[in-house]
Amino acid sequence: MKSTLTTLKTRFNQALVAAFGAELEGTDPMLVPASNPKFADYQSNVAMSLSKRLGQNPRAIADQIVAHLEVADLCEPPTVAGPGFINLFVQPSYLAAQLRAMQTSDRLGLPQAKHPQKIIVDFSSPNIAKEMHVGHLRSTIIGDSIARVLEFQGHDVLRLNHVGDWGTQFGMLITYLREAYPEALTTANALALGDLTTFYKQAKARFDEDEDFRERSRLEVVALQSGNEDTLKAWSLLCEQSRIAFQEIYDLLDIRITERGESFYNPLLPSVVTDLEAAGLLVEDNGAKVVFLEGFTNKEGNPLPLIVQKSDGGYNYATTDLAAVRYRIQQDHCDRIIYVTDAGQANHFAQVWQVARRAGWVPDHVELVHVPFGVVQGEDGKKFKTRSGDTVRLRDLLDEAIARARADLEARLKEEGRTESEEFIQQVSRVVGLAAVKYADLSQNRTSNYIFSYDKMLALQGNTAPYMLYAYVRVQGISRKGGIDFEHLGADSPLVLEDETELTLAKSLLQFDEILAAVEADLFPNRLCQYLFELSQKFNQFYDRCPVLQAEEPLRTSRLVLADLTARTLKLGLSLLGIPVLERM
RNA sequence: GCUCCAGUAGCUCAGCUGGAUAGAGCAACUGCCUUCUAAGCAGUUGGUCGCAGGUUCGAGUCCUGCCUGGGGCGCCA
Repeated sequence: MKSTLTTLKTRFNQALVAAFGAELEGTDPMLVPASNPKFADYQSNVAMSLSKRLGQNPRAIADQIVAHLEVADLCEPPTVAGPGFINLFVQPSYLAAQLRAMQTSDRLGLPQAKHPQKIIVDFSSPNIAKEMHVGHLRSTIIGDSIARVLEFQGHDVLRLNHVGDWGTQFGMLITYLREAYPEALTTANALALGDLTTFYKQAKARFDEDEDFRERSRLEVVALQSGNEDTLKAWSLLCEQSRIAFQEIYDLLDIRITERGESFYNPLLPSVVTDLEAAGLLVEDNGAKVVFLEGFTNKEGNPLPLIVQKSDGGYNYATTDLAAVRYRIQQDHCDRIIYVTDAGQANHFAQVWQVARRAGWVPDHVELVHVPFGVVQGEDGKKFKTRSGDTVRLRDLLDEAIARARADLEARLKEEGRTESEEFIQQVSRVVGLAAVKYADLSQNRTSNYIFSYDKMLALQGNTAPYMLYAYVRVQGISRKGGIDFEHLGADSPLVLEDETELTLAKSLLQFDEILAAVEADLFPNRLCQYLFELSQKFNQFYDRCPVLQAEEPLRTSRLVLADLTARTLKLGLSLLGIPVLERM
């Protein structure tokens, strides 16, 4: 199924060449959905932009384009308005044909990527021996959604969990493990750390209070780096415990991710340094091996170094990230590497990538993308914390959302005199609660900070997950009431688009492809949210104005098709946000 | 000191390569359930787009300076 926008762009290009000659070949027709539906469905702003180049006034240019524009099969006759806007309304018959194509397609007529890429989405990335907390929420949810969109578009996506499973803190943790759980290293499956946060805090407390403990910790770091078997075993026990805890969260959120932690790159670190040296980039500075950066200065105004090997011979996260970039390009053969991390790491990535580029590791076709996001704040605008000032555990946050969704649901059931099974209540609370958390996060432009509010995300009205889930439920309600089998709706029955709300809904349904293309390119899931919210609004307007089951044929079947397409679009769109739908709620 | 991001309605936020009277949601107020779940729909009220210049036929959007908030800045990740 061909996108309307794509078709129109082609026609505009032909008209531009026909009107002004071959030198306008390839000119962007500046075709966008109209700023106001009263004016048009689509508008082209190209006439204004060509004014200077062609030395004519924009209205005259617009008139000439329109004279050469062949769109009679899709649109009403184009009109020129204002300073030179070319306005297009699509025809109901065209809409009907497109909807039909959508109806009979198993992916709603949405195109796959013409050139599928190998793409890594690096997201979530918690630290071993620490619990996932609110700081991991956005990366996990946004990264998953981006991966889902790219997968749906047909790209080969590798979801990578770059967990923090290496570093000096393991000396402390392993030392504490030996001290507090000595049996863990000798007895199989003897370890059950339970609360990892507590374990970490206790280890830290011991480290801070005891000089002898600190010394043993330092020795453990050396033992770990030199591959001491016993120490590695302790390390892997800690990793395994953490994995179990992480997996519970990922299961709850329905997120798939492949672990490839920092330790994976350990064997590659020495060659990072030697390669940089061979490339002539490496400089020794105060005993450390560094690459001086271009465009980054320190407090004195001198070039800032990127340290790739510390003066004690150890490596740091810049080295690991360099090794990762190189590996992902050379071994994974990636075309696009997407890092979903907080905005605070923007400098770090800019620095690492600069060095990788200067080392010649990044071919021109490879795109390195940082997908930054703002911090999660409480309703007071400060960093989101528990009442006692602790970091909010992700598990607690999700449980709280589910509990609140349940309280809402139970209050409603009581109010409406409904009785539902415990299983139903659990299922709905869980889906609504988690959907609310995900949607609230995804629906904001990720670059700004995010004020976390249970009350707002779980609100039963407005731009929230429950609103959209409810729109979907309404369609399923129609199908239940009328005993409708959406799979076998009369494909021969004509689509009738007469009511304003039917037309508006139809147009909205056909714009899904444009939104997906935008998200694929710009990696802003909030645009998908915005679209789904508007689609839901348009459906609710349609639902309010147009009776479906009571309508006469062929209107009845036509409206059923519209309802079904809306539901399928919502289901697919929400699934790309990592949100499942409900049949009833 | 340098640097990155943000500043749009009372609150939370959209605003896509600059384009027509700046949009939602919440909150407030008014209507609409004998009809597919009213978790809905229709409507009213509400904005010097941080400030000041500049570029442009046209600026919330681009440039410069300033103010405010948040982050980052050599051996943590």
